[in-house]
Amino acid sequence: MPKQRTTFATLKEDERKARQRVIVDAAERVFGKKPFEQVSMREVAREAGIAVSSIYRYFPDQQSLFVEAFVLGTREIINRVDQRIAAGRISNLSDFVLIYIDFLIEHDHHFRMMTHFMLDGQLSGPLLEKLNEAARSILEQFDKIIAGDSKPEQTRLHSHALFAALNGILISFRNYPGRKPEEVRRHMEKLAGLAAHMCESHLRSVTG
Amino acid sequence: MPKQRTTFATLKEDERKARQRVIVDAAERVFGKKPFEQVSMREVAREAGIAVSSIYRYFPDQQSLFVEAFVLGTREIINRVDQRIAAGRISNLSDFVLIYIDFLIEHDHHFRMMTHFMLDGQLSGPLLEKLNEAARSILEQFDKIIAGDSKPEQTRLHSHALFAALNGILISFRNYPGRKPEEVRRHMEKLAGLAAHMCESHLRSVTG
DNA sequence: TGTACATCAGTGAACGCGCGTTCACTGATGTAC
DNA sequence: TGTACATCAGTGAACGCGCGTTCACTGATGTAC
Repeated sequence: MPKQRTTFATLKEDERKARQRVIVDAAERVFGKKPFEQVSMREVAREAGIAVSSIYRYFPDQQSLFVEAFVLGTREIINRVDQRIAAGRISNLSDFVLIYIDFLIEHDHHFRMMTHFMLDGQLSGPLLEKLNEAARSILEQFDKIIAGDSKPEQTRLHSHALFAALNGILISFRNYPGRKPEEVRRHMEKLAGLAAHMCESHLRSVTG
Repeated sequence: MPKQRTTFATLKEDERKARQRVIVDAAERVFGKKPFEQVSMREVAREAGIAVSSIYRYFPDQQSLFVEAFVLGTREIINRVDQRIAAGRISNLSDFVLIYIDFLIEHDHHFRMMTHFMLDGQLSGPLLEKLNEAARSILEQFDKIIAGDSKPEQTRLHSHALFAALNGILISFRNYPGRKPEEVRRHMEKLAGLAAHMCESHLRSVTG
């Protein structure tokens, strides 16, 4: 009965995926509590309610687990933003930029992971490929948003610039001395708004 | 002879400073070889030609040493840029921005330290104060450059935006997949130029 | 000038810790006949 | 239906390593009388 066998096999495979997912979710929860560079396999295991060695049944090493968490998180951001775009809640660059900033302030650990992987640069081939694909899909979303306002040959450059500017804002002012979190957020939003505005008006001057 | 005593004392103090400096310089040299987060006290000691325990005669702990290295490095950047400004080699925002980018590409370890300290945020009081002062002096240089073109109340916001944008460019594209270092540099310079241009034209439109 | 004492830079060896990862094993479930 | 075997998720304990930091000590130099 080859047919049943494959059904069984896929069921098993699904279970395996589900268990992987449990581990990744646990990791994500721990990331919420402390800087992710300080999160150990033991803590993830404790949070997931399993033994440390069990994690290694599902991930070859720590880096793979963390990259997987990052990739899933990225996918989720992109989906959420896409939903808002589809719902017509994002009509211009400023809206988009605010959502990007707010999301990454809210999911701070995700931003930390992003900058960490951007800085790192000593990842093995397959993991690097996964990360690059995640980066590509973020940039594509920027492209899509900007494409409306610009000539095609201007799109990419401007989306790169905006992407970089937003990341820079998030990193440069996150520990703005003597400011409360709410003030920091407002400052970041203001700077992001300025960046979006500059980008838009520059595109207009170039395109039209 | 209290006078001679103080001379002696200051001489001793100077020697102490000089020895501190030897250690910091050694650290800086090691930073050139590998990501600074991976640099250990043992390596710094080896590079300086002394015992590990000797370092602790001059710095209470690793963080203090690293912060000192960062602060000195920052001071050097600022001085160099100031010199170029004084020599009339920087006449507009685009010039300035290129120098900033190039310097930090060249001194990659310094940029890494900067982002690391920006992300970290769990430093003890006095160290934090040192870092904040360094950050402040960088931002003041941005202010000075921008102040020429803008109304005073616009200066700070724009220098923050530009500072953030440049940092973001440096972090977001440093590992641009499949590009050679020279191509990465050109891309960064292009983006930085775009940022400077946007900033200038926006200032002009606001200032009138 | 000589002697006893204080200071302090410098040191090698050790401490203690936490980490990522591996290993040998258990026990439950599924399979073959 | 019962029995022998294979598979594999899950585990606790251990391995090995590198790290920041401390400690007890040495030896050179300066100081007091």
